[in-house]
Amino acid sequence: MTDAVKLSDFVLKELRSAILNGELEEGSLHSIYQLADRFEVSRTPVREAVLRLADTGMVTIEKNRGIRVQGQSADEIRRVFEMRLLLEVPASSHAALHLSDQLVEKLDGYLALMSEAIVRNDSDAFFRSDYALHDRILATLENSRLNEYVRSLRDITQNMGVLTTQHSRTLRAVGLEHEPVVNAIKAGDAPAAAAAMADHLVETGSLLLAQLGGGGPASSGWASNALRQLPLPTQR
Amino acid sequence: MTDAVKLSDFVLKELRSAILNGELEEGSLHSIYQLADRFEVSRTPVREAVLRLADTGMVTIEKNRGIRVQGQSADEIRRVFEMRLLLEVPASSHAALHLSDQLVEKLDGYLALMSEAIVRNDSDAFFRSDYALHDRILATLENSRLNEYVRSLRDITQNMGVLTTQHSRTLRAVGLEHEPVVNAIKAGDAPAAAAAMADHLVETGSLLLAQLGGGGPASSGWASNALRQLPLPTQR
DNA sequence: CGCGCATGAGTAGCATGTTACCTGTCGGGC
DNA sequence: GCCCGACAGGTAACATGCTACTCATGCGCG
Repeated sequence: MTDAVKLSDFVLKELRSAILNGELEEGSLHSIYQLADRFEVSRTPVREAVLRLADTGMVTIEKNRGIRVQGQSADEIRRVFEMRLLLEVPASSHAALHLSDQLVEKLDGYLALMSEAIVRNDSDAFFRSDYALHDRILATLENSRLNEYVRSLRDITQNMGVLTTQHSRTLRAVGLEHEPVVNAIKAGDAPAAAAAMADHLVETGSLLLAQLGGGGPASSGWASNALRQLPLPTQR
Repeated sequence: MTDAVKLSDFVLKELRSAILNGELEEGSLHSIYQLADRFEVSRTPVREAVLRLADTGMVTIEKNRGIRVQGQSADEIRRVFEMRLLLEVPASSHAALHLSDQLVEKLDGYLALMSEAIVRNDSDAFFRSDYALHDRILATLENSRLNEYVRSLRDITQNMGVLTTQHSRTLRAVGLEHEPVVNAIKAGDAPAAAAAMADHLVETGSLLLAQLGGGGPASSGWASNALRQLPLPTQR
């Protein structure tokens, strides 16, 4: 049964999906009671899930008032992608410096899966292989805490705009950005891997920001600049 | 009153202290009931605190068995300090590149407080200013998520060994490591700031690892090497 | 007609009851 | 003496009861 896992985990997942899908409108106020009814569980697991969501900043708890859904503000997206830059760019360098046949094989595999998904215009499969590719690169650092934290960062901005505007054009563009990353890693070129990953993340972040702001090119430019101002890591 | 804040937050803080102080022996098994008695609250806030601690990895929950206190393994310390390196080193670079009179003033202030604390051998005050100094450097990135996450990383390894073996010699050594960082930042020398911060973090991590392993020089050397293998960020 | 205050609905937080389940233990069969 | 299975204690997870608090509504008073 679905009840095999913990209810609070189930609710956590459902809640996050609901927020990202826009079912729970951004800025709206809800209560533990309502959400418990919605998911047909008692208030306890809902409360636990909400507390954990509050830790990640996706909602805020207003005492005796309710649960406020925190919309993806431009600033929040900047914060998330800044951290991803700080963590994933060095990870790419590290991957390039610690190659193994197995790693190359895996990366190529995910890249192939992404290509397939693009052809089929299967955004779901696309994001799964995208996810796996990033995860595998991070895994070369053999730091479970790092992997899990980046996972949580990805969850915050997951899909969001990109999934809703599933133009195959966008899918293709984002997908292509991964090739330079993998190629640089396979070549053992750490600086190139870092640069490629940085480009990819800045592009993705800018895309999200542009979609958020209504697509104004000015805001997109600002975002790109803000992200690029970071002291980007590179192998010394 | 102390009841002004949420009980679950209070319990979370107390639990973390108890674990770090060694009151709750590493590897030992406890139950929500016991802990609720210990803190004289009901099981609910204890459970919430335990769940949040489990998210950070300080404890693991064994269903129908109890709460296992996860001791600070060498690997966990490595993970934490790797992430701190990835985040705080670029932050130092950024601080050097975005100087302000106010920032310099603050950093000097914390440095002075640390010196005082060393003279008085007041490890508590020392760690407070240490904390504030790191926090201020990170704050230059104006990324609240980053600041909070590093805070949680610090909490995990907080003091631990260092506090227990409060040799003024150790205090002095650690304190002195901050001066090159601040000097490089004040000089606007980003690479130097990055290098100094990296040295500081590697030293601190190695110190913790050495104390953990019983002080064997071999393990300390391994730790230092493992941490130094990271692709350290530097301004490009 | 406008303003303040009582009031009631609704809420988070905390306490406590309930359930299913894991595990160590003890006693009987061999 | 040794193994195995029923049993009981203890537990996390979940459900529900309770309390203090917030705030919008509307009614009465000026």
